Amino acid sequence: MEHRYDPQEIEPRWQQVWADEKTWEVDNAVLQDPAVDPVYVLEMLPYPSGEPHVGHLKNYAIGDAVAHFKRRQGKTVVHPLGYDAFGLPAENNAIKTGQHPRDATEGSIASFQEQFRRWGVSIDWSRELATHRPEYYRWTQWLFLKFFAAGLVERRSAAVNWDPVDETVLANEQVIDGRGDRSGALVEIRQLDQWFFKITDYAQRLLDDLDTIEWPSHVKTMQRNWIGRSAGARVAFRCEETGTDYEVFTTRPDTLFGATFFVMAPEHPDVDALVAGTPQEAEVKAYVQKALTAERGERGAADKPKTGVALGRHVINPVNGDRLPIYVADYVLMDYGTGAIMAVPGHDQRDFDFAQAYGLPVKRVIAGANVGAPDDHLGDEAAWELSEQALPYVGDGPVVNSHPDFDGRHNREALEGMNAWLAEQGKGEASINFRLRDWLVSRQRYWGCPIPVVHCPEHGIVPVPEDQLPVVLPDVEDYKPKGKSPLAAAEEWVNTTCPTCGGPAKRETDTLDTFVDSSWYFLRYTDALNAQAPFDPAMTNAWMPVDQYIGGVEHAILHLLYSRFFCKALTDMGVLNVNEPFQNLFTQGMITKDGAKMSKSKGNVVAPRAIIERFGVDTARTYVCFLGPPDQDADWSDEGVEGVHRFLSRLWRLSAEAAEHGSPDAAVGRGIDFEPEGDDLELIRKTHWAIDKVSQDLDGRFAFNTAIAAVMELTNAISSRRNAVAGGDGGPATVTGEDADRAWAAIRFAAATASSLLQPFAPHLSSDAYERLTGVRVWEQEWPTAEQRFLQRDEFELVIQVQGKVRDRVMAPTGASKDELQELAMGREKLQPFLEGKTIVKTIVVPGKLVNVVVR
RNA sequence: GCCCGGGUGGCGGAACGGUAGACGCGGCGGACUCAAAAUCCGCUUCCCGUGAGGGAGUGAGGGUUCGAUUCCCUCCCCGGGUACCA
Repeated sequence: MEHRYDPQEIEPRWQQVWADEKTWEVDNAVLQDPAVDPVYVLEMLPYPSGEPHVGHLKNYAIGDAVAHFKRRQGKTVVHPLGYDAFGLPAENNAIKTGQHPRDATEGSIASFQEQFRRWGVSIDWSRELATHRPEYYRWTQWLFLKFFAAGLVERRSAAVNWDPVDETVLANEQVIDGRGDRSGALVEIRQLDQWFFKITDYAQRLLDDLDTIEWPSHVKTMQRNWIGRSAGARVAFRCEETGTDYEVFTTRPDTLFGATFFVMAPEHPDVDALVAGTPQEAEVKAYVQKALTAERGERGAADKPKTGVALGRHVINPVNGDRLPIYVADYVLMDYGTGAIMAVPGHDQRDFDFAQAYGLPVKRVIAGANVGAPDDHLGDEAAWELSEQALPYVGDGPVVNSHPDFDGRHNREALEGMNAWLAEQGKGEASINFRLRDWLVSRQRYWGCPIPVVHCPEHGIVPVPEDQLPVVLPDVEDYKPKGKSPLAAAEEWVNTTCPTCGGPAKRETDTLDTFVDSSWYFLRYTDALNAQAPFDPAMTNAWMPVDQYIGGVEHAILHLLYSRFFCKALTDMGVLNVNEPFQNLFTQGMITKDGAKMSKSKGNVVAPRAIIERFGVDTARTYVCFLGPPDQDADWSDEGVEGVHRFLSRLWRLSAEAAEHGSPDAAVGRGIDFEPEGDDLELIRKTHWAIDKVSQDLDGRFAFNTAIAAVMELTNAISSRRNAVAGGDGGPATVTGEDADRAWAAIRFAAATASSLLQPFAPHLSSDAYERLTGVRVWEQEWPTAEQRFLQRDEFELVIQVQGKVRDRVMAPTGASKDELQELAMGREKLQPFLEGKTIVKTIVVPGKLVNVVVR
């Protein structure tokens, strides 16, 4: 009989079964059973735009493989999906075409849904959400109010990143190389009133708790660098002329005695006052003006020549009384430390560059490296050789020209004593500084979650009462931003009453950064239909943390950091009990085409829809998992897809044919009822080997490519046995009669197992082939277990080496002792030419592996 | 500059410190066919050799080891993150 693998028939048929029976839905009542410990598998919230691309395909192929594998191990798996639906692309489209962002977004969601269903991903659709719908964003607003009440929201004037093309403010995180991450425009600095979440309050905990989660180490490193904790000291320098103290932060208090000037950032609030009425005033103001309006990208470059202007004022170095001139210079940043620094040109490259440009003195306070002195001589003065290394010298060495308490000691050691000494003298104190900034969440855009506050002339900022939520995003005529949110034009909506006094008031017209929407969606899934609360602590306790989170490394910093912050803050407020949201993180690699990132402009986009129409989704899913290690980037190859499709076709055909040589029986999936011999035994062994290999590869290793390769090997073995019994290789069948019956039984078991092992990747093919062979549903079967007795062999190939080079191989009994193996090896004729005239120095024997003879 | 990854056949990639190149692609040869497609079988790291076989080989150079793709040091190249962060 003719067997043809027809995914276009098979796949929709099984998808219909899963949809009809709601196979992947999990009821909250089940999850509240204390005996159930749900496994929460989650892919990062997709932004719906057009159609899903191959990156999504890979994301869900990986996630679904994990979900299926866990289910087959008897776990209750929860696997929801939703849409990150607010955001700029839909709004930019609206500006261009006039189409309401809601319509465009809903259209994209419909297209995503259609594709995701066609992909056969095992999603619990009953929990689907979209962040732009009022039933979702009312809770985003509710959470905003909680943060507000907890003092974690602040509105303040800030120098912000202004994107002149999108006409909106950007978070630091959205500025890449001085350019807006979406528009690509050079970002300008402007002073505006903005809303912030005080994520910096959590800097230390966000850093510390990285140690409690299982994430790729490079992602943790990126977060650590972003948080940027520096230990140092704060030291106050008093202005000689005005008597004002100016604190600086330094990580190098050991170089305090080497300060020769003092620098303030152009944004420093006291700069104007310090020069008011002085001859320097005009020049300083001109410089500051220029620095503040300079585009961020220009200012940020480290290799840019240093510029600045002297204020004509001075500070006194508290540790030695030195009188230091104050400069304003744009290489000092206002938003790190205190916005003012002590400059130590002898031991800091930047200060040195500035000193050179302006003819300022350079003072050595650290001698050169301790040439000839080993590290364990730290503090042993006699060991120092005070080499005079060229300045600036940023390395370590003995302290010189400073203070009798420190001179001669190693600077790293002096550093420790310095903080205590400063505190003792009342001149400074130890201090920790973070690079992390507060999270700027307001956007002057339309398509986002309205910020639920009202501005009252009497009462200032008044939060909208909970029972008036959601503050519904109104429709507007014109989406184009004009320096303020398009919402400002919705007069009927903007003009409201103050919740406190009932008097006329105006609504806040900024909307929230979409990262706020996606910082808590994983909590909403636990109770997606709850109309009384964003989530139920009983459910978040049952689900959280996410056991396996899967997404692109591009979210390594922002989304993951914000979500962690949200959980910690909400836990502190008592509305949640989740310290870390994502226990295990897997970051998938990108799929490229012809070695380059896929993009419309390059014309190298691979559309999942086209692949699926041609080969079916099982091929597409299996292929993206087979391409290479899933955490690495991989290049798409059309020939490679065909190869995987050939493999799936082959397995399906073999299964269909084998099914006809017996009747469907669940027992077929479990083994055979006779003691196999010869080639049958080899096939059974290969089957158990594959079970063992695939199980190990899937168990937390994400070694999907080698798991699939193992099933390919098994399929090749099945095919070869099938040819022997059916004569498919051109010749006649070589196995007949009862031998053939046994061979077919072995083949049926092997084929059922191959299908079963492939189920996490190709669930439709697997379900179909497995049912033909066994009459039962593969997804309801336990994951197979390898039998030890088929994994062990009584013989192995002994490798015989001389000087570590392979010279011979021979079969040897598995249990042979070292002596027996050595004797066997030494007796081999092939070895003799390599031993002749040599003395055997020693022999290494690794039982079960090899013998290595070392000669001289 | 600093911090991470990564360099293995023609290509994607496999290899608890123990047979380098599993599996797939591509290529070559064969079977089936009037023919082609599909399918099936075999070969396929490079060099020397008709052959048996020998030699070289995991970015480069050192080291540790009986034995290194794997561990250590120095360097080169590619990718990512970050960058006047005091």
